[in-house]
Amino acid sequence: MILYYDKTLLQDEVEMGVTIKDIAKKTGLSITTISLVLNKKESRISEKTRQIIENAAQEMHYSPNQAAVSLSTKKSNLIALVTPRSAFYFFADLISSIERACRNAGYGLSISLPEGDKDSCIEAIQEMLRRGVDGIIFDPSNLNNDFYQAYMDMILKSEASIISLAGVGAHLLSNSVIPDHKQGGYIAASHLLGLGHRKIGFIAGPGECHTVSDLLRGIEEALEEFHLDPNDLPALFGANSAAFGYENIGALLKAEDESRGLTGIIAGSDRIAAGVLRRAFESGILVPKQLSVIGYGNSSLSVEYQVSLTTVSIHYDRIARKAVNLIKKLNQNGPAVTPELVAPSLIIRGSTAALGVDPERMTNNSL
Amino acid sequence: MILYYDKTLLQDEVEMGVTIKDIAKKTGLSITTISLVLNKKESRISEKTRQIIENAAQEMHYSPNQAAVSLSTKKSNLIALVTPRSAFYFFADLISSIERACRNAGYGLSISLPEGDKDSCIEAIQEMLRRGVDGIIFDPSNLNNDFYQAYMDMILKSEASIISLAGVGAHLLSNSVIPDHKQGGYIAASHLLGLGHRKIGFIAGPGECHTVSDLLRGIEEALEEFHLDPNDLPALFGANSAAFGYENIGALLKAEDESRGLTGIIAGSDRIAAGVLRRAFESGILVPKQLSVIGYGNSSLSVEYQVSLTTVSIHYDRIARKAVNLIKKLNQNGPAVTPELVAPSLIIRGSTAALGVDPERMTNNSL
DNA sequence: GAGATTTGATAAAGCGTTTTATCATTTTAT
DNA sequence: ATAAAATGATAAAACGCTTTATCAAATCTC
Repeated sequence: MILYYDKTLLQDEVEMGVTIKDIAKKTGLSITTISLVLNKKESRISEKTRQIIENAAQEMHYSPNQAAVSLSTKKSNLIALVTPRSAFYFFADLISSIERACRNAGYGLSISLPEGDKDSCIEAIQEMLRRGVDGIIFDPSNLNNDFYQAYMDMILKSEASIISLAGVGAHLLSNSVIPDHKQGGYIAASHLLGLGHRKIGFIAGPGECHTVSDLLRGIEEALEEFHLDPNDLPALFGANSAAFGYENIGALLKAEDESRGLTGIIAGSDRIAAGVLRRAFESGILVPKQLSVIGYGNSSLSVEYQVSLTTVSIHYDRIARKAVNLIKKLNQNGPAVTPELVAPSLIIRGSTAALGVDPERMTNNSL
Repeated sequence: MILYYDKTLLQDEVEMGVTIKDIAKKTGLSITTISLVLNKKESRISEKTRQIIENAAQEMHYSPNQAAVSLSTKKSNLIALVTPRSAFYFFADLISSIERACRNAGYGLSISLPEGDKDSCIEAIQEMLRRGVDGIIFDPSNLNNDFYQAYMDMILKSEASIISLAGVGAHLLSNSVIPDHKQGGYIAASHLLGLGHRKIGFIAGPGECHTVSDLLRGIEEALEEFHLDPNDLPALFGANSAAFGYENIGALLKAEDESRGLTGIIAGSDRIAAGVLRRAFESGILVPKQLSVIGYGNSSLSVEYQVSLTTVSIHYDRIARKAVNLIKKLNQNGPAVTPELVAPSLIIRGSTAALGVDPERMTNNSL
């Protein structure tokens, strides 16, 4: 049995659009007074009228018309997140974090997922400005570096609070909250090196993305600390997807076959790591027994693969909080805040292990 | 070397808040005319002035203040998506689809991820109404059925275009676009049955969720068609997560040990399926050789697990398009549109196979 | 060529707030 | 008792746009 409800049945119950004016009429007071009370402005209003108004508002289910408020105050109480669609799945966690941060700070959240090209992103940001959002959180993470100029032009020309979740290229933007990817690379590599691995490979998204290049720099730094030659690092750049990892990790492993085999893989994202795990599984390579794999991002999916993934957390929750706070501050104090770097941290799970567990491999390695 | 940009450097280049009035001043025309032209209203405006205005607007980089437009027109050109946070990862695909549908239809998208309880959801919807969105797409999918009453009350009292992505419980809401989960269950079960499987298990999220109960009804229907007793279906209800699948699939398999083993598992979501795959992997059970697993949802992650997942697509893209269109229509023609059911379809990948591939298992089965 | 019609453009009101300046009315200080 | 200060509430302008009603001039109609 299906019950079919029709809105029109209750049409007369609809109570719509109660305005400040209606309250004024009902209470016999002026709209000024109503507004003052409802916004808790420090004004000399007697306790009695205050009560009257609050009660009336309650009863009448008043809720302010945001458009009017926005028009008047030039604040929308809305924050926009714009991030290329291609990054979306990777950043589902980011979005959830940002939504939560906005919610806690009293902001609404509007999102835009432009295609990954420069123009679409710029257009998306402008559309948000048009909508009058109070601030924009823009994540150019997986845009390549040539995006830089256009972005800078736009962001600098606008007086809006646009904050960036990346230092584009080698540049630190003034208003930004930046995950320290170099540090992330360093952490990942150090972890593997600390476990005794000496032959490590790197597989990641487009090499022109600063996220990837920062990661690489961090890895290289760690290698140097262990007196290894960064130039020997087998690295493969392509796309940020499980498919890319799946299809290409073989090449990486094979290319090294002639010397000694790789025992550790650093993936540029958890998704890529997922592909690597899958290929390893199909090829009969045991993780972490024969191969240690470390992901990047600590996406909530990283515990869902066949081996729970050791990875590096970017701390999206912190980033989100900081980003939202930054916007709040910018809108109060005016422009230009120094960029903030957020340090990532290592999350050890089941896809990495000390070198030497597997007897066969042991003989091949020096340590 | 780090370049550090400071907004204030270019502060004077900032061109802000060009209004219709500014254009009027510059062109010597009235704001009425400007508005008429810029909105392409059918009005008797000479081609000459039309050109003048359009050029001026272009030059001055005019873009309308949305708050003012909203206030005046009572349309915000914004659609809201509200879906419980708990459903978020599961529905990342939905969100992406809806964003695209909104974008294509000229709407912006605002999202709200309330906690999963009744009150938070209601509050979230009301907050969106307050914001004056043109329509709300609400996904109560994984809310349990007692949510029904409160939701109905609210939705019916409001004159807004709220559309629902689920028929709540056994009820079909008037304004809704509903994935046909019963059909989905039927498809999944039929697939396995068609492959020769006769001992099938079902593992899903909370049994009180209508998504789950619909799914179950579909499965039962398929079983009946194959002259199997639906009451024999081993089923396990819990949470919609990989962890739940991982931790509990063992019990499901073991419980059946004494008769003949299960050869097919229907998971209530791709995430649960992921957990099942992982446990199978760890237990040395080969998928699909020894066990066929079918997921639900066709999330974009379903190709990222160690075995690419056979699953049922809910066609979020279609649902999103229909939902957005519905809102558009509602805002033109007024209330009450009959609910639309969207049929899911089977996506065959690598986690299911015909029964009988594995010789050991074959002996255990009758077909 | 007078009245009717069409064409082109505008004035003004309205949307629902916020906010500043103003105005009474009390209260306090002297 | 009177000037000064504090208290309580308001009128009115502003925010930037849409839209209706109106007006003047040009074009038609017979």
